[in-house]
Amino acid sequence: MIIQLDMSSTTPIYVQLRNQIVTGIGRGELKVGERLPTVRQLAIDAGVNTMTVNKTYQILRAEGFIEIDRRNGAKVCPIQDLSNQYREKLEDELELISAEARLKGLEKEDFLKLCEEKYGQMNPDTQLA
Amino acid sequence: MIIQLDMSSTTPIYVQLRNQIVTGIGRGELKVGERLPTVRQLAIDAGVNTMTVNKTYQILRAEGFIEIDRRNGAKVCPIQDLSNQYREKLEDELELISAEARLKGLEKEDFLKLCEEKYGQMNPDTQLA
Amino acid sequence: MIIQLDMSSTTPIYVQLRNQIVTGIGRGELKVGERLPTVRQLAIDAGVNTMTVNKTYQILRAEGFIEIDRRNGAKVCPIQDLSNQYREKLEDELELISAEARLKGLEKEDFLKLCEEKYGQMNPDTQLA
Amino acid sequence: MIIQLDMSSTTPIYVQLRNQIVTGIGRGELKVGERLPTVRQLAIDAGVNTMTVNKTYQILRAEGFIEIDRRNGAKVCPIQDLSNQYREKLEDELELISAEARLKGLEKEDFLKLCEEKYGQMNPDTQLA
DNA sequence: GTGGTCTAGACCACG
DNA sequence: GTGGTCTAGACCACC
Repeated sequence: MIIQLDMSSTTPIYVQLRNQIVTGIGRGELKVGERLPTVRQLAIDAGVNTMTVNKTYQILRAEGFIEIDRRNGAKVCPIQDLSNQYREKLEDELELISAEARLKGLEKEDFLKLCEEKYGQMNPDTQLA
Repeated sequence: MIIQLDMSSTTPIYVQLRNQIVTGIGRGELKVGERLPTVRQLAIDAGVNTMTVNKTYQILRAEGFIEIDRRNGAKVCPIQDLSNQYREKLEDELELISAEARLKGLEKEDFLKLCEEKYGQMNPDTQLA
Repeated sequence: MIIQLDMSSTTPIYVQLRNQIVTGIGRGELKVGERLPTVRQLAIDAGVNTMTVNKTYQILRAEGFIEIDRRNGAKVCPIQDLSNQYREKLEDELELISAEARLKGLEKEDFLKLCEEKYGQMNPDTQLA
Repeated sequence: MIIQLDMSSTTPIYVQLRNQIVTGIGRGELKVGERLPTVRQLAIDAGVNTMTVNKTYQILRAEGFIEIDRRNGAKVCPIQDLSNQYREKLEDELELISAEARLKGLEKEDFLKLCEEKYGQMNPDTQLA
């Protein structure tokens, strides 16, 4: 998995890291049960502070995407059950994105085609919990 | 249009404001050509500083969602042409959202149904440029 | 002479008006000695307040581009002698424009070609004082 | 780099700041990759509010003249590619300036000499992107 | 009356 | 320590 950070972005580095790891898992570049690099290693590879990576891992853990074991480091979790909290967040995001797409002139069928295309890039074989 | 702000969120108020106005326009609660509240009025209604509202309006203007006329205040713009820059942003967002949905156990069919439902809530009669 | 105003521009209307009239005189669309429309007429044509047009005319008069006679209205002045004040303003503007052009990757010869082209569009027969 | 502000000018301070920094970069007083003063420091030096400087930096960033890195503050960007938007802005400015120059009695030859002189003061060794 | 600008000072997020 | 955000209140430019 290659990490690409934009240091001059307004998006905080730990969020960029978190997003790329989530996308990587979704795509299947990181498989369920696979170990993530250690905080220190990823910090070196990505050229950032260990505190930043640590913050990213803590967030991923809180979100249920990874498990952290003091002895074995971090590893990818299986697919979780849909939580109400997540569902609400997703709906809010989709509503905003839909509004923007509509106002930017993207027709419904083109929008849905894009949604399907993007979801289709995800790994269908990701292991269940 | 009712504005609902979360003062304890890490999302800046001016972004929350921006998002709610975009959603409002998308839904058709604010029609094309309709005037937005004055900076001062919205500041009072939302309980925030005028500069915060001003920043929101400037962003909406830069994004092409509203026009600001020195004489009459701000009003909603017609639908714009799809820009490459926006398209890229949309694709990035959908990729991340898809990954999250996949990992949270949302099946493709359900995801697409939700996308369609959300886009369907947008106003289909929004005037074109 | 056709006046094109952008009401949603950040440039004040009276400045837009002033700039377009100066450009019009430069190009020869308005000849030396020719009468400008009355304040009232231009206000109607351009769809703006008479105060705005009045302000524009006062500025043009102060800059020496037009003369205002209470009985005959405003008319275009002949070419003026170079003032130090104007010279300084021009140099400042050109310095800034040159810096921007340089940093935007415009080569010296292309920049000068553009300068020549633009000056070349001006009317060479404009009457002297 | 010395900043010279005219507090009684109608040109907003943040624009004056922006213009002087652009000119400074063009002249080579600020080199590509060099760090700009921190927002706070420049605010103190120039005797203005930090928000004013912040606004200036945000504009310079949006225009592509500088990059802002959360870790290291702001630094000068390499030369960018010519955009159509900038090209149009430049042409408009040059047309107006040419008209003024013509009407103020500046002959073509003298005008072009001045353009060349000003562009010539820019740093020819500015690094490319 | 409208938006645009600015200040002084505060607090927070980030790394 | 850096930039980002926000406030409360003021003044100005514009129309």
